Amino acid sequence: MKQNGHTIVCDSRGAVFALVDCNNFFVSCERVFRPDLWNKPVAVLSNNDGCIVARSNEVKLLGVPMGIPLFKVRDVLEAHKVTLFSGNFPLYGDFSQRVVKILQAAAPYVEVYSVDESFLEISSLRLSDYTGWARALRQCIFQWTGIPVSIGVASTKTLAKAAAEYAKQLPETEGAYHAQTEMDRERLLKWLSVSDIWGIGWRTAPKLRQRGIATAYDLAQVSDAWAQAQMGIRGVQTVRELKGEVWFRLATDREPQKSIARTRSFGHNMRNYYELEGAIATFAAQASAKLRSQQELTEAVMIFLRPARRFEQYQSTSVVIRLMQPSADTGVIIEAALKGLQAIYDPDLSYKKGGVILVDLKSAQAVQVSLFETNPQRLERQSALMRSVDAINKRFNTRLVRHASEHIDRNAWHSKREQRSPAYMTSWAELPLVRAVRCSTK
DNA sequence: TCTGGGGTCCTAGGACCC
DNA sequence: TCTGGGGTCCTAGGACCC
Repeated sequence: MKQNGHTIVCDSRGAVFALVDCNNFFVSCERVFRPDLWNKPVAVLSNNDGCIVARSNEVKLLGVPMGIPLFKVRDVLEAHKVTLFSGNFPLYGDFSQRVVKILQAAAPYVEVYSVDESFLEISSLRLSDYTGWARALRQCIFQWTGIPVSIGVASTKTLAKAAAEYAKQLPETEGAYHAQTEMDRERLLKWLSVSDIWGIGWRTAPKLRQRGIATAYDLAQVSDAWAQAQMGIRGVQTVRELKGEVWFRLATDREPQKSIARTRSFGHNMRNYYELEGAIATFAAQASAKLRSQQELTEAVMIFLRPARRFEQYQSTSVVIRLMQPSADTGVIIEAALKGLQAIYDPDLSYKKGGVILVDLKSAQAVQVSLFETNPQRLERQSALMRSVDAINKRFNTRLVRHASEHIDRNAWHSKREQRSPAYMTSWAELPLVRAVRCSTK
């Protein structure tokens, strides 16, 4: 069977997908160490304390939307005594790994889809009661990590996503829903509004509504041709998944990443070239370290700057600098990034945000040394130097060794993080020992 | 130099995800 | 909504080729 040149295999009738979704993930992580905040309103802020990235149910009920800038809802949050946390992302990463370990022990195939969601494929378990299995798994995850999850089970990934949402919203499901029969599937689709379908975003949803499509059930009725015209190839695939055909498979072995980005909103607007240079060099160095950690090289470095909103031209400008040959060397990448900075910097503007993106990544093993490189020893020395730098920085859990252009004084552009919780699990200095001792002597 | 059909590769921008 | 940050995929259009 063919569709727009993509060859599709349709032999997956027996597939059973489960989606495990951590509830209010960042909030739940914070609550593990603050049990006093159970049933209290809690929200977690983005890197710059700029906007809301996680809300407890209590905060959702206040009508505070996801992603809203903090200043717009500060009054509501204060009026209802909402506890705020600056995002403590290393902590959440640690919890995430613990949850994944449990899933890997429970299911034969696991795709880690994001920090708080995983898809499982469990048909080979040959279970008679998927709902019971999911409830037990849920119980286990909560006991071992303190994180509450919702689990949806169905015959496609898109339906499993919907089922997990259903389980999250309806208490009588006890956190797990299996869309088993044709009637279950229909109930699920009629319940799910079109904007909550996986793959339908804020742009497409209003368009569909205008054309009389309000629920996933409505969308499941449209023809391929109509879906193609309105939503493109991904839309066709989504519609077919809603009907129960498998189009999205489990991606178990992580494909290598195709780009690496390090970008930040600055603490204040920046006009000074020297300051910008420091920020861009730091981004470049961080991205390079990440690149090396996955044994990859980059062939091109993109940098971008976004002017403050008060300027007429406040859209980002960007430029891509190609390297002479693939590299993961911090010095080479910083040099390219600063060349890019020079090319787009405008002294009449001040900038709110900027970043470095390594595009066009290659596996380090697969890349051959350029024919024009006359001095392979020099390359080897450089790469040995990089290995030492990474080893030192890893050992001290910090970026102790840096390039001169990174400018040690980062205060100029550093993020605000005023409400950060302790690094409970990732820093010896902040382990909650005192609390533990107190508990044990009670 | 223009017309024309047909193809590839690259890039920028859009849409989506969490 | 644009005061987060980090990703992926698709598509239209331009450059270039025969």
